[in-house]
Amino acid sequence: MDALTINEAAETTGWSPRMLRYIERVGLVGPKRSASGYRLYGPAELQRLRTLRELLERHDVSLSDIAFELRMRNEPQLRDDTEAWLEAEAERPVHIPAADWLLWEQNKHEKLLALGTPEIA
Amino acid sequence: MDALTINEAAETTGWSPRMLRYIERVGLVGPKRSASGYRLYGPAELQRLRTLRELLERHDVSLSDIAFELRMRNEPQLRDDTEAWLEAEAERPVHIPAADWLLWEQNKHEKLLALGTPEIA
DNA sequence: GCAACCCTGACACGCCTGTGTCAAGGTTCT
DNA sequence: AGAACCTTGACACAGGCGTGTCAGGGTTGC
Repeated sequence: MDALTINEAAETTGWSPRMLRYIERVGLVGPKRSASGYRLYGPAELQRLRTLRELLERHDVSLSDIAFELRMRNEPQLRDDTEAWLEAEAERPVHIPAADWLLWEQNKHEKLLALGTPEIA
Repeated sequence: MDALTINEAAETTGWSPRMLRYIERVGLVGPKRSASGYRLYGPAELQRLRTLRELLERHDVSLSDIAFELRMRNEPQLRDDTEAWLEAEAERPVHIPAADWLLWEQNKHEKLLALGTPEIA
């Protein structure tokens, strides 16, 4: 039987047991429970916990950022409203922090290509 | 000429001047500047500020949530990594807070429909 | 039945977000 | 020139996030 208890899971994922409980609470990775209520982390959960860790570290993102992204998937109304707002922004981009200029440019080109370049100018 | 200074803009948008500066700092709505550095809010910015306000109120969302969403648009690598992570989640959804179940279900059906009928029109 | 584990709940603490307010100094308009 | 604006920078403070730790109480395995 391949399910680890919280301390074991903490060991192999690099998170503290405390954080595993927290991550569950914010809705990101929720393990099954044993009959008596013990958390049981299967291989899938362990993998997700490891990749989550990488995601956060690589991009300097917070758990609540990812939690929000999850909300965006579960609440269509929120997603639509948010995307509508951002869409309007896209037309005339606002002050972008210096370090992100390059990324922004990349992204713009990507978008243009994807759209079939309707505005080659 | 239809550009308002910060206090006037605050008046018509419902934000405080302080918050208009803050919103600019987090990269959400940045007005043009006069030669001497005064912020000048045009009709477009005013509209964006009002809709932003509505967006936050309607969905109990924070400025940093929206700021993150903006990052997702400007940093393809971040977007891809995040979406990959969420995608894996989608297969076996995790504990969803009670109140959101209905929305989740809606969303699922929406997706299925969208996938089955690639542009009815 | 006892050690070693698990659970939830709480206190604590530093950092970030959101917001007000004030100071020191430039700009605009009359 | 003086009132009424604007600018940036700082102090302040509540509330939330991320995290540790500890207490009181169940579960498991030998």
